[in-house]
Amino acid sequence: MEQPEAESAKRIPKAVIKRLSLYSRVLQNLAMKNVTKVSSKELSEQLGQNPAQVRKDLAYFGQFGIPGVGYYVADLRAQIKKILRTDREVRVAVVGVGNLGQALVSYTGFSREGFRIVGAFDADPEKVGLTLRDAPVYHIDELEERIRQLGVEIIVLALPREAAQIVADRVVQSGITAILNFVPTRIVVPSGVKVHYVDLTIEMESLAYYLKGGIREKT
Amino acid sequence: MEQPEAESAKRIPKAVIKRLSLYSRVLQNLAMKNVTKVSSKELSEQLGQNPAQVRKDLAYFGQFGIPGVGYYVADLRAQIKKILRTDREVRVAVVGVGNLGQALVSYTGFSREGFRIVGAFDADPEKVGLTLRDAPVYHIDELEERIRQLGVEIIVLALPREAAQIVADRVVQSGITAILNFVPTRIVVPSGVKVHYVDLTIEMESLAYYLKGGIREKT
DNA sequence: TAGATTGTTAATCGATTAACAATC
DNA sequence: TAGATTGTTAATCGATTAACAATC
Repeated sequence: MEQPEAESAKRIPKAVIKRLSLYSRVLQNLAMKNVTKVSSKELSEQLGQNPAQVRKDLAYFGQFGIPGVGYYVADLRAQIKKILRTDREVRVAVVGVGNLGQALVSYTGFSREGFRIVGAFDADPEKVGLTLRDAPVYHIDELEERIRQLGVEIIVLALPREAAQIVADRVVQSGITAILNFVPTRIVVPSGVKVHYVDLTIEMESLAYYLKGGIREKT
Repeated sequence: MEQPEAESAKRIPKAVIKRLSLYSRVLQNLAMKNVTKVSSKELSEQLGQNPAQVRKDLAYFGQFGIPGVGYYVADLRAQIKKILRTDREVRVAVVGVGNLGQALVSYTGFSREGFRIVGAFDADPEKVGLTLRDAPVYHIDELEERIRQLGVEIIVLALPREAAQIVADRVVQSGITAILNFVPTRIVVPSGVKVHYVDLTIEMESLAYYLKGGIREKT
């Protein structure tokens, strides 16, 4: 069941990639405050992490710092963006224009980081033809065609559970290799295709577990 | 910076709790198919995991299976729900009624698992007074008061970055011990308060990294 | 009983942290 | 130069997997 990493991803743990993205955000904040240099210690403090981890994470990709000095904020951020391949516009489409899908199309956090939602898809004729924040809603029948035409690279799934696997198959057929899945079901994809799961129910339910203490005190 | 676990949470890894929630979902699906018994092997296959892990996860909390037989689906699910404290209605409120906040208030996945969104908060007078899927939108000034009145246990944050820490402080002051944070910033809370981060931008950005292979082939 | 599967201990694997020589 | 901080190797820690006696 293990999904072997794409050849290019090789031996780098997923957690490292996520932290890289986190570093990038912190560096952006520092840049806005006109901070030009930062040490791994300072960077790690902002994130509640270990300075060695910051250095080790970066070491996977090269040498970006200067011993005795630290890292140049703007430079390091540019390098990380390049590694993450977000030093350019990345084209995204959302499948499923329910509450969640609509919110994702309109989510400003994505555009702020250089992602561009170029379209959305739905089966509901009432929704087809709408424009959500610059993104036209196409009929799901046009999925393959539009993905190619619009140069979509990442697909966001926000549709009913029953449709998830069928749509995933079609999307993969169209050449998509990266899927952000908000549907609370496992989807099966060929190796080489990367799926990130965002499972809202599980996040919520696992929080409930930690209520224990608090609640018990009340009773 | 480490947030020490609440005493009751003790030594159980967060990953175990999340998997428990996953098991619960699979068991629900099995129950709907009228399956009454399941082995750790079958359960693990549904999730692409190791059967030993399923047994070990459950062993943190007791003995739920019968050697030579497996687990009774309905019984195990009930037990897990009890452990997770979702064998009852859990009251939730959302702070921030933008696109994302609205979508979260309306998200059917939450109610399906027994979470009840009892209210929402916003600073925008245009939004105050609305009712989103049974949930009234209150003014943010009423936050403390309403949390107590409505018996809110979990707070979902979906507001602008600048307001996140201030609202988190107020929410904690009101006795909340569990926060689901969609705002892309770290928030600082006293130990004993649990925060789960759902960082959409990081999920998206880390996906972009894996485009490498796919894209490179095209060029 | 024989076969199957649990609960649990031991072995393995991987990720995080500490330590330090290299170097600005 | 002396002080600081990197990049990297070694040590530690924790989580996953394998193995197997206990038991239905």
